[in-house]
Amino acid sequence: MDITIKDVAALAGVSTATASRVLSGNPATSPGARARVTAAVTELDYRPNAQARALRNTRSDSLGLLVPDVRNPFFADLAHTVEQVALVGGYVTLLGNANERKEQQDRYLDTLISRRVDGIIVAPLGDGSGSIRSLIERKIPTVFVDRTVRGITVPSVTTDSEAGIRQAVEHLASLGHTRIGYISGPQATSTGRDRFAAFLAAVAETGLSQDPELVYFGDFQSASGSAGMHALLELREPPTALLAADSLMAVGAIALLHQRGLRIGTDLAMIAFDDIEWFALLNPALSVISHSVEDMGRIAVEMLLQVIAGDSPESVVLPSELIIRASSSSRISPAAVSPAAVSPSAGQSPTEVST
Amino acid sequence: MDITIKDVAALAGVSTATASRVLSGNPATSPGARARVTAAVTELDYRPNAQARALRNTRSDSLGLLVPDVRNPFFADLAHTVEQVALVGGYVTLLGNANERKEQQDRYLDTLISRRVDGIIVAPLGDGSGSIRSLIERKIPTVFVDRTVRGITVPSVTTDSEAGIRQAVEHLASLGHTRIGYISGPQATSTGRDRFAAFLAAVAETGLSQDPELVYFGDFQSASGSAGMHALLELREPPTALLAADSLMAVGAIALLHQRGLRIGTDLAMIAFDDIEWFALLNPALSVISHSVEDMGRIAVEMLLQVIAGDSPESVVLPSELIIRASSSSRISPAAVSPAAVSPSAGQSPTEVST
DNA sequence: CGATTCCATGGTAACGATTACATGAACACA
DNA sequence: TGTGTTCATGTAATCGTTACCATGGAATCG
Repeated sequence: MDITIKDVAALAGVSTATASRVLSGNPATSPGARARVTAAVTELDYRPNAQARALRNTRSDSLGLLVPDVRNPFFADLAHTVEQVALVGGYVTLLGNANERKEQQDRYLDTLISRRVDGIIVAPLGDGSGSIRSLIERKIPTVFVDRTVRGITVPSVTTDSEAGIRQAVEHLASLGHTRIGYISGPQATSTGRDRFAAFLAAVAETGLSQDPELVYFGDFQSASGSAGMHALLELREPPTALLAADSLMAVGAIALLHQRGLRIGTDLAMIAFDDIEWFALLNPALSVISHSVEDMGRIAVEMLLQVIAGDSPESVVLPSELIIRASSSSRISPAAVSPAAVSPSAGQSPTEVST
Repeated sequence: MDITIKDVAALAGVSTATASRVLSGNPATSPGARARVTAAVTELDYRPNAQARALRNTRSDSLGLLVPDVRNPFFADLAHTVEQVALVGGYVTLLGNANERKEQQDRYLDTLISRRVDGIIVAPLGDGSGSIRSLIERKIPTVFVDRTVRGITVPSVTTDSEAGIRQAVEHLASLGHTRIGYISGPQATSTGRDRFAAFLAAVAETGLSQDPELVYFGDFQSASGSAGMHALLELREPPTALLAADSLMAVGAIALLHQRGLRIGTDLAMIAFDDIEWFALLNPALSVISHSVEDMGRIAVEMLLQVIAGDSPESVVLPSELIIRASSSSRISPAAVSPAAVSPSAGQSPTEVST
């Protein structure tokens, strides 16, 4: 059925050893043999069996990438970058999707371990229990991206959320906002915790309201953004500005505002973490805290290759910065979020266009 | 270094054969052996080497999925669905990204063939040359999704673009539009061709302008949407409505309209192919031609499993339908797109918010 | 009680590729 | 001519797992 190196060797009239040598570029081969083997290879359209090769060698020339959610544009971009950089380095990328669920993360990690990938890049979720620990104990080259895990020290590439969040809070304060709502990521993830801590610190330093009711804990997915926005609007004193800890929750929040007939930028200032291409296309364009997903992906692969080579690279922390757009560019208007505007009587189709 | 079945067998005091039998659930094992082996497995945290297993068996329990662009939300969703459905069926998904480039598609196909995946789901690009042909000749179970390739007959799951596009054209015609611009996908892809053909047919039937200048040929990526929008606006008689053949080109077109200070729905009616969650969040919300990516992904996996099992499933064509939102809900206003509005004097920051 | 069946188990040969080692031819030099 | 060196090539072991076959002990039956 499958064409093996034996077939190639037979057709070329040499032994499998010689065929193998020609294929691997071993110099101990005669020009004649080289010619006949390469001819046989093209003639038969031979492709070496990667399984067998990986069994004999210890390497499989493949990397694993485990992301929490491929549908999150940030991780889709990350997957794209990682995959492209890895390809240049001669590695294939096996992409796994944890779906923000610990059990699926474990299942995929097991699979990746089973397939003996040469290294794994993972944006981990949960604590260090389960398969994450196996990974470390087996000394499988591992690099964390975007997130880290408490108590587990492996090289990582993360974002310094602190700077961007501070800029965002200060910016909102300078516009006159004193009550900033915050839709947080889950505290089971390092990004969720770090960004929340940065928010609390910035709010305290700037002297804004530290009302705990202004914080809603979501799960980084769209629906929780809607739920959070809903909860914040229901407060007796709703916030006049909103900070969302990731793009998907921002999308959810925006969807709810649309339903309610509230206008971003006018009724509620808004800033989201993660810069997504089309956030600039919203009307008004969305202010964001931006960090480079390309740098993150590229550095993660480079670091992993170093770990595979036996080095112990230092962890890298990338900067984040505020990009101000129309969604947070006008000064606060006192009547912006009035109880009236929040009433359920708001129409179904608020995006009516008039001339 | 690595823990093998020999270590497990030694610790359990049985032969590797017995250990293997216990692991594979072979009934010819004594309760005692079963107990000791499973104990040893957990004790050593043993994970079978998938390479060796795949070498011995013919199957690798993995599928390949090759998409043209992971950053395209449609294909990100597809990857997510395929991966989840495959996981339930006991398969891991190796995701490859052709980056809309034939050479990368070939490279990834070679890799997937080399790794002896049990089957491949591919949204192909280009003609049937290169590695696509190898795939067929080697009788590797293959299913096409979203796109097909001329002259190559493998089971496929595609969308009947025709119905949705006809609805869109008729809808625009009913609003009074006679000149509809069309930003087409590349004619090297089946979706590009089919949708274009459907557009031409619908326009002809409805008696609208068949001016060839109203058609711009893009490449399914964002930048070409901007270029196409630019070209169409520069016409002496610009269109009053626009149909974009995929979501990314729609994004590009919207970005250009923003730059120009033109308003969607008012200055130009717009409909895009592919329903993306946040298209509904644009202001005004974008009308779309929707087709189910979940159905497509699920059916593709189911079909591939049938092919692997030796069956020859019939190809499936999924329906598409128009979803009308604000971007195409108002009747045409004759002065909508005047040469003046297209002048380059339009400001930089059109999304200014005023109270 | 002897013969037959059953069943758990162990030994061993593959799967396809790589590589250390052995072999043998060709050539050079004394 | 004999010895040593170089170089291409073949032989065979090996990676970790599974499947076929043989074995031997227990159980069953006439």
